[in-house]
Parts: sequence; C-alpha cells; structure tokens
Amino acid sequence: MVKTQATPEQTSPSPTGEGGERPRLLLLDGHSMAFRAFFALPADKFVNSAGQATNAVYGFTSMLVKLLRDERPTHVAVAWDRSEPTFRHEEYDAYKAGRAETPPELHGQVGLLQELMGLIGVTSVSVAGFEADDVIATLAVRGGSAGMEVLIASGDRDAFQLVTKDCTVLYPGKSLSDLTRMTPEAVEARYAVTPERYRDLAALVGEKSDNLPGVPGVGPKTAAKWIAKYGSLDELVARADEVTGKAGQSFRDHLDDVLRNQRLNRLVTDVEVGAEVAEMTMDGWNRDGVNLLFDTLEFAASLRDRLFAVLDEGGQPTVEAAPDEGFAVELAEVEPGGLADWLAAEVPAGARVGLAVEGSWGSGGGDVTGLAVALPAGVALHVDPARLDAADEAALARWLADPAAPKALHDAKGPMLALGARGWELAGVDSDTAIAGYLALPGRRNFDLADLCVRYLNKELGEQAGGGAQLTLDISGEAGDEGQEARRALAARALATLELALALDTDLAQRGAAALLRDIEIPLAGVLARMERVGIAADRDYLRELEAEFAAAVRQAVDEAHRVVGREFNLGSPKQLQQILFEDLGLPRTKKIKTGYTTDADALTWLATQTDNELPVILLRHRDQTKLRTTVEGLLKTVTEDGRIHTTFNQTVAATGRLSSTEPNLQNIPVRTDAGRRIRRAFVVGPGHERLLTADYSQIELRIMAHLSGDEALIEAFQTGYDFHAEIAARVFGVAADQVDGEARARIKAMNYGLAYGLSDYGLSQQLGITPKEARVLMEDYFAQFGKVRDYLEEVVAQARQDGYTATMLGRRRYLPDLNSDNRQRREMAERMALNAPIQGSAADIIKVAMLDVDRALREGGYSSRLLLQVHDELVLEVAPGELEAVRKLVSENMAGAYDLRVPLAVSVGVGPNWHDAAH
DNA sequence: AAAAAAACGTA
DNA sequence: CGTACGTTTTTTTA
Repeated sequence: MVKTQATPEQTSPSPTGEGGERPRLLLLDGHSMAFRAFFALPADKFVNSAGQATNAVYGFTSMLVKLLRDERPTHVAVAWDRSEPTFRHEEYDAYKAGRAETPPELHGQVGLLQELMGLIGVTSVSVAGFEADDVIATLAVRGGSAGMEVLIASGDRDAFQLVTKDCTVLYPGKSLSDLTRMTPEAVEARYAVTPERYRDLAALVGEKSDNLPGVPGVGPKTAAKWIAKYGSLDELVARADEVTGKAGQSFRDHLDDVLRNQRLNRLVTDVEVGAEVAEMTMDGWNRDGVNLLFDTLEFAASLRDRLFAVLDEGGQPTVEAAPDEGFAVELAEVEPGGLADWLAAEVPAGARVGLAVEGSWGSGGGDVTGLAVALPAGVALHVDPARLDAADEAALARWLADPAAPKALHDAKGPMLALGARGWELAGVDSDTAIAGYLALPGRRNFDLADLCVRYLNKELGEQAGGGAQLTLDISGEAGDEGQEARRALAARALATLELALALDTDLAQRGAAALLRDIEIPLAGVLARMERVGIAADRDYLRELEAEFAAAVRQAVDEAHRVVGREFNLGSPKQLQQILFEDLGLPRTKKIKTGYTTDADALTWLATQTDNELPVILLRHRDQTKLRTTVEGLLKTVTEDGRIHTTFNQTVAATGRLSSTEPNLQNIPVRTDAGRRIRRAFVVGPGHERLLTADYSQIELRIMAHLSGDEALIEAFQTGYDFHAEIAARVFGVAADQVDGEARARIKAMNYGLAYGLSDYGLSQQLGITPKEARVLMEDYFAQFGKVRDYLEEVVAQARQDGYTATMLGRRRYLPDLNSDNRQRREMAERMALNAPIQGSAADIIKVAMLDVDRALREGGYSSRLLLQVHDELVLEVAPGELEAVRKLVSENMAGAYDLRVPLAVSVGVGPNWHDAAH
C-alpha cells in the first residue's frame, strides 16, 4: 500500500525560512514521561540480549516520534530532574517522601534516553537544586516572550499552571500516546478554574505523590467553588473566617498546610538555565550513532524507520506557509419564532450556505445536538434542536428539505441519518466536501474537515466542536460562555465547509470530476443513507442455531487436533502451529514469511498431500469453522432492536471508487462454500415485504475490458457466447465451444479473471498448479486471439505514467506517482494498480449509476420495494407484495441500461425468502 | 497499550 | 510474484 505518495498538488514543501512559520517549542519532562513509558509497556518483554530493560526507551521514543510528527515543533528540549535535593526539600523535609523508589530497570534507561536525545539533536537540560518542572516553566516563559508557541509534554499536573493561550500542556491519559491537550479551555472544563488559579486549587486539594496533604474533606469541587466565590486563594485566606460549614473549619485548621502547598507548587520561572531556546533546533543529528545505539538495544526496524522519517523531514511543516488564522464567524441572534424570517431575510434565494451538524450517527440512525448555518460573509446562525418552538421547527424542517436551498455539508450522509431520526429530511445538498476531497485525491486515508481546510484554504479550523468540552461544575455564569464557545465552533465548521466547497468546486472542475460529484456521488449519499436506515432483516434464532453448530464443530476439531498431537495447544496461534508442524512433526517447510513459515490454507492443503498425518486436514476444518463462527457471532452482535442489521457504507475509502461496508461488513458474507452459504439464509425478507431480490452484473469487469479495448474477438464472444468462459477457451484452443473440456475452461476462467489484476505468469501458474512456462504459453495463446486486450492494458499503464493518473469511464481519477519510482517493486505494484483502477473503477461507476436509476424509478413509480445492499456488482432489494414482476423488470432494465457499452451489460436476477435462496 | 502480522471472507 | 476492501485473533514491540 502506498501511503506516502506524493501527489501533483503537494510537491515537496518549499524550504521554510525562519520567519515563515511561527516557531513552536516543545518541552518534555524527561523523567515524568519516561516513568509513564516504563509502566505502559511490559518490562519483562523489552529486554535485550545483554539483559538491559528497554521498555521506557522504546515507549518514550515512540511517543516523541509521534509528537514530532503530529506537532511539528521547530525547537525541542527535554528537562531532567537531578538527584540532588531541591529547594522544596529544604523548605519541607517530607517533600516527596514515601514515594516508591525508582525501579532499577528504569534507572538505567534514563541515561540511555539522555544519550539518545544527544544523538538526535534534542537539547537536554537540568539544573541542580531545581526540578525539571521549574526548568520547563523557565523555558516556557522565555519561549513565550520570544513569540514562540509552547507545548509541554508532562505527566505532572503542576504544569497546568503554565497553560496560556500560547502554551499548551500535553498530559498523558490512560496510555502514553493519547495526550490530552490542556488548553485554557480544557483546564477550565476539567477543574472549573482558570490555569492561573490552578495552583490555588492544587494547594487546597493537596498532591499525594508529592506528599503534600491538602485540606481534609476538600476535593476539587469544593476548592473550585471557593476559588470562584473569593476570586483567589489569597483572598480566601484573608477572609478565612467567612468560609462556612465543616469544610470551612477544616480549611482554617489546615491553613498552614495550604500555604505551604501554595509556596511549594509554584513553579520557578527564573531558573538559571544556560541553554537558549533559540538554539534548541533539531539540526545536526547523528544517524550512525542512533543506529549503533538502537543496534545495542536491539530495537526493530519499524521504530527506527519512523524516527528517521520524522528526523529526515527536519521538522519542516507539511504545508508551504503558516496557516492563517481560523474562521471568524459572527453569531446571529434570532428571537424564538424568528427562524423563518431570518432564513428569508439573510439567505439570498439560490445562494449556497454552509451547514454543519453536530451529533452522532451510525448503524442507520443518529441524533442531532446542534446545527449551524453559515453565510458567505461569515455570519452564522446556531440552532439548538432541543429548544425550538413549533414555528421554528417547521421553518427549519421546510428549509432543510428544500431542494432549491443549496447547502454545502461535510460528509452529508451522517447528518442525513441524524436529521432523519428527528423526522427531518435533507435536500438541496449541493456540495459534500468530504466526497469532493475524496474525488480529488481518492488515495488519501482521511478527509477530515480540518485537514482539507489546511490543504485547500491554508487555514486552521481549530479545536473540534463538541469534543467533550463539558463543564463539570456549574458555577456563576461560566457555563454560558462554554456553550457559546461550542456554538461558535460549530458555526466555524459551517463556514469552513462553505469556503471549502468553493475551493473544491474549482479543483474538481480542473480535474474533470465536477459532474461526478454533482450527478453521482452526492445523490448516491442520499440513496445510501436510506439503505442504511432501512437495514436488512436478520433471523436471530437461526443465527444462534448456526453459532451453536459451528461452535460444536470447532470444539470437535480442537479435540481431534489435541489428540493427534498428544497435547493441548492453541490452534489459532500460527506460532504454535509452526512449532508443531515443522519442528515436532518434521513436516516439509512451506513458503517463508516474516515470522517463519506460513500455515495458511494453501500451505495446509499442500501439507495434507505430503503426509499421512491428519493434522493439516483437521486444522483446515478448524479454520473454516472458526471463521464461520466468528462471522455469525459478529452478525448477531449487530442486529438492532428492530431485528435488522444496519451496515454503514463508506463512500470515501476505496481508492478505485468502490463502496466499502463496515459494522458489519456485509460485502464479505461467505458464499463460496456450502457451510458458508448457510449464513446467507439468516438475511431474510422483513415484515411487510414479500421477497428478497438480488440482481448482479455478469462478468462486468471483462465486459468493460472488451468495451475499453475495442477487441473485436472479445466483443463478439460476449454477443454470441452462451457459456462465456467456454467461448473464450474455444477461441484460444481452436476448437468448437461445445468441445471445450472442464480443465481448459477452468484455465481460461482463471486467465479471464486475472487479466484485470495484472496477473503474472507465475501467479497464474500458482493458481492453476501448472509450471510458469505452461502459464506463459497459455497467456501467449490467449493474447494471440485477443491482442487488443493486451494492447489496451499496456496503453493504460503507459498513459498513466505520462499523466500521473488513471481515469474511469466517468472520469474518476486515481493518482499513481509510484509509476515513475526507481524502486522496482513499488513501480510494478503501481503498474498493476494502474491496470486495475480503470476497470474496477468503471464497474463501480456503472453500478452507482444503476443504483441511482433503480432508486429513482422505484420512488417515482410509487413502489414500496427498496434497495437494501450493494455488493460491488450486486444489488439486494426487498420487494413489497404484488410488486415482484414490476420490480424485477425495473431493476434488470435500469441496471442493464446504466451505461452504453459496446457489449451488452448482462444482469441476472434471483428471488427468494432469504439472501441465499435469492441467488441464481 | 498499541501496532503489526497473519489469516480469510467478498467482488 | 493478482486488484480492491474489513474483521478477528495472535504476536510483537526488545
């Protein structure tokens, strides 16, 4: 998989001058993070052959790589504690007393980490008499005065007092790599005090790990309440007599402790640190040194590669220039009942607006917690669906459903489901920025709104709305501001979507994909939303029976295997299987893989022919039955209360233009074996309907190849052939179609299917169990008859190499920069992708058109029958009583007529009470 | 704890 | 050493 492909639009970043982007200083608390790393990873699993524990080094480095990659700091330093006592110990004898000794396995690793920091050019700092936190505080202040943005990675909460608009603390949560961004808002959300007052809160509550007791009976809530009431700890102390209740007395009794805590938890910001922040750039790292150290530690290649990759980029930002400031929105105020008037007055007729929906969606449903409508000028309206009066609700529903009111959304299918759950229809979607981003560069992994904003608008979106920023405490008027922030954030998303839609319009027009978005993908999102909402009915009792049956078969296979081997072992463990098959039983070795020798189904089948031992056959049966059992179990878990399974179709995942299906994946339900097919009986027609109907395209990819290549012989075979593969075989072997034997037909069938994948002679020989030489002869005989197919396939690759992309019949592009790679393996991989993408992608185009046509015909015809699933070349529908023949005809015709090829688009249809019986 | 690998289901 | 996916389980990470 090519994940790091450079695309035409994002060539290597221009070198950034020092003044280009705002410098970003990353400060790490060395011991604190090493400590976290040490406990996050099992120490006994990370020991090199010399007996040195390495888990902390590994975890710390892994986290640092992630930070460097995600945060792109320009300057980095790590602060370390020293063994000498600090001024805090002098002031308070028991400071940090009772703290467990540093584990000896960790102790040695700190030195290694310091050595590593030196090798990769990260400045290490420590000052006698001060803790790392003080050093960090000092550097943070210096960085801030130098105009730097400061990031502090520390597991010590004292650092929260340093948080400002320009200084964020990254605080490790449950695991080392999920660092919570403690911004001023996040501190307030969690503790209900501002960062400046965090010290006051900590002094009252105490810090157990520092052995600083707080006021008994006073926790963070009470402390925050007091600070809110009195303004600060100093004021609270001054007016200690006024504090009421038991907690108030307790406070007065422990005043000395509190004052001591307050003195001790103040971080010193004027430590004499010799190092200058300006010099903390990461240049001049020592590749050989790192290699040597990692060799000693026996670190694997993967971490090394990740580290080198991020260091090689030299901290250069991913975009050319500093992103601009975010999206400034002006929130409009609307009186209750005024929504209709606002929409009428502010939104010009036919003008596109941005619409952002906050809520949750999935499994065919969802919920809306907020809506924002943004106008081009930057004015936005936030709507809380829970607080709408009847008139506003009606106005909103009418506007949402108005096809003449153009709206730009990001990933509209989810909002459609969420809005639909409240009975609101969404129409007039005139851009979907997620899909548009996908059409522009379908090979990318994610199409987050924020990412697209940086890419297309060079603007930062800022923190996501609704990211759990909830007040834990409701004090004074703070809650209102918090809500205001969330509304503003959602409005910013709406505005961002609107601006992005405009930029993507232009981009897609240049790429020739505007029509694809407007006419295919956006309407399809609506069809998919309905399919997901409807779901497919499942027979739960039958699934449970199957589960029990498969589970019994698994148990039996396990027992037999244990008996044959003479001891118990885990049949699911490839590692243990290798031991037993190749060491204990001494069976012949199979194909090599990274971890030894493969035990996959092919290998086990082969092994069965090499030995009298029945183990390979038992293992194969076990694999089969286990797979079926887990498939059934997975399905059972996804049946919702309505007795149906609601998958999610993803429209922006497959690089070729296909859909994908998740939670559950209904596009890989077994069909090839008898046992597997039984699972399809669990997908049944639901109440109120009469039949399931399946319709699929026969050999659609080959038909597309015939069309695109213009090969007369292939085209003719499709027009005359009854048994297509036999027809082709007859031409290749020079016999009559009814004279083709089973073996010849099978070979040609494999060849036919392999063509579109860039099959090699070796691959073909493997599949057919013949020699590569025989395979090559077969391929030559084939192309002697169907020469234009070969010409076409070669031409596709050549053209793609020139253009940098392939294109489907509807103009869907796939960019393949690796076609010009120096690396042969990558290049050949890209060539096979280039070969396949137009074929697989055109098939995807065609069935998408067919889905739109079928759906439209069903709705316009007033039918109650409906689309349920799409499985790449197959549609599954639920047919209402009395509609069978009409629907059968409607589906066949619309699928066959979806696109005009030089060969017929053959469709076969089957009907039945369940998916299995609806096959044909 | 998280990432990678192995295995396997579909078109 | 055949493309495109998603899910589950095990292994590795040193």
